[in-house]
Amino acid sequence: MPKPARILPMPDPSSRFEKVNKESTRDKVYRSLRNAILSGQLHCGERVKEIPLAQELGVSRAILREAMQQLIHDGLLESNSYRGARVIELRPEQIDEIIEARILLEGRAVRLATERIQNSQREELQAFERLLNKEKDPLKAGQLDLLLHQRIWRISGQAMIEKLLLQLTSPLFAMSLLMRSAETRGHEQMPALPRGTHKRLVDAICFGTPAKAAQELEAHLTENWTAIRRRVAEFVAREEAGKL
Amino acid sequence: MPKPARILPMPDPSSRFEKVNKESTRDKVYRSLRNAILSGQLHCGERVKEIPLAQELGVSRAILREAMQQLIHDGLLESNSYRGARVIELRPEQIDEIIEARILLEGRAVRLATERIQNSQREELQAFERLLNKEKDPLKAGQLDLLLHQRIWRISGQAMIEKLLLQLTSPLFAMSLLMRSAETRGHEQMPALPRGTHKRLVDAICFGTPAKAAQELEAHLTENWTAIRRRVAEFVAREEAGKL
DNA sequence: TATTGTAGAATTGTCGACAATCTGACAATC
DNA sequence: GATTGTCAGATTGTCGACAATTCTACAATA
Repeated sequence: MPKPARILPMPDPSSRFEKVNKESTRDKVYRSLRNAILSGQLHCGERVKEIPLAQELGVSRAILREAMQQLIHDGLLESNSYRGARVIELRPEQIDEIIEARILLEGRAVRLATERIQNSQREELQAFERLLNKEKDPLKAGQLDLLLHQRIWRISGQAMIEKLLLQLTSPLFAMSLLMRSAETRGHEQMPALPRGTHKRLVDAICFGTPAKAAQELEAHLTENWTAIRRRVAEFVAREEAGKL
Repeated sequence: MPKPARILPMPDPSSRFEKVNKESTRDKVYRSLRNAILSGQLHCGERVKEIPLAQELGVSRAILREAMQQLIHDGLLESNSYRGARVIELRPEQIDEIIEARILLEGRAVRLATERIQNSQREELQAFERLLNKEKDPLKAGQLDLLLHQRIWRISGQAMIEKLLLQLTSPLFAMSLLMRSAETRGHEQMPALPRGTHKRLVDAICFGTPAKAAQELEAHLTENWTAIRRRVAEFVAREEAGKL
């Protein structure tokens, strides 16, 4: 593997020691900014100015720029020369595109995971699912959901698909959280994420067939994202109306 | 769309004017390095030192580092802190992983392309295919092949899938070219790329059904890459033997 | 009044220098 | 002789300053 870098550090059973990778300042800044976007603290369309941000983070602009470069590549920021960077604004059609690609890739991943899963991983997935089911805070639930999916990708053993999925979900996750934060800023209530599909997906991976698992995944993703997609569409429409 | 950036500039019929994006030094450096890797001038596993390279390119290290950051994200370079960056070395299993993901994504792309293709695009694809068929130089043929595929992705209208495929093919393309350049450095002849499948793929997209096109794509990719995969395996085995 | 030209401020692009870390060779120790 | 400590040389990580470009507001012009 060409260094499964920047993929979440999960225990690697093939070595008796954990890796001792000191995290560079750039990577810390990268994670910090990524979290800020994914938790809605840097909101949708917001301009990102280098000097104030570098000061706030306590690093030089050079480092910040390198981190921003990665975020641009992730698709979380967009920039024009001499005109600054902004947090992306997703349009509803893009959500469809992303979900479609995600169903393709993650469908393959869950099929493989169902074939390759070990007993210890079965227990881990189920424990995760129980944890997620008990979580009331929708923000934390969203983060747990992402982590659960990442475990599944890792179990599939396909590093390349894992990498692509990780990239694919960044903007999606941002969008879902932005919607939630928009809601708390004075719009009506966000419908709660449907939770039941998680258990069915995990059960299918642990004890079902690959085909069954892929089917559950598609149902799970479709159900989860239909609501958010509609919400985004309404949100965008309202914004447009406000401007005119 | 959040700026289809860094994707090859193709004409955009929705505007009467071409975009007037001045290319930043960073992007020039990025393209230059990318070409150097993809054409085998920076070869497999080679260490990339910042100071000499920056001098050779005539830019400062800060700029070079930002460009390298993107290449690391592309998966063409890998770096460890304070230990420098190297051009990636692919292992045969990775080629399988990449091809598998590519068949998933590009399969969807050609289905969509078959449904959405316009007459002018049909002519363009066929012209491209004829050009590719006449090209004798395997290096140029490889580049034309990549360009042809990129046109197809663009026709599919799925920006996200296009972006993922572009990323996916970088290391693949590098690998195929590295194999070719290794051959010219004293190994036996590389078997020529099979060409016939291109015409069948293009014809299927232009005049066939989505299912037929997807089937042709899978055949095309499998046929093209089986040879290269085997060659990589032999190459790696020889390297290992040489070290022991 | 609507359009165009023109400073100045604000912001990003670029650079060279210094600090932190790694590498490899050689000496010290057992 | 093999292992461990230590020191230079090389390379990367980080920073602050300067140059280039864009933006904003206001004046000039018709």
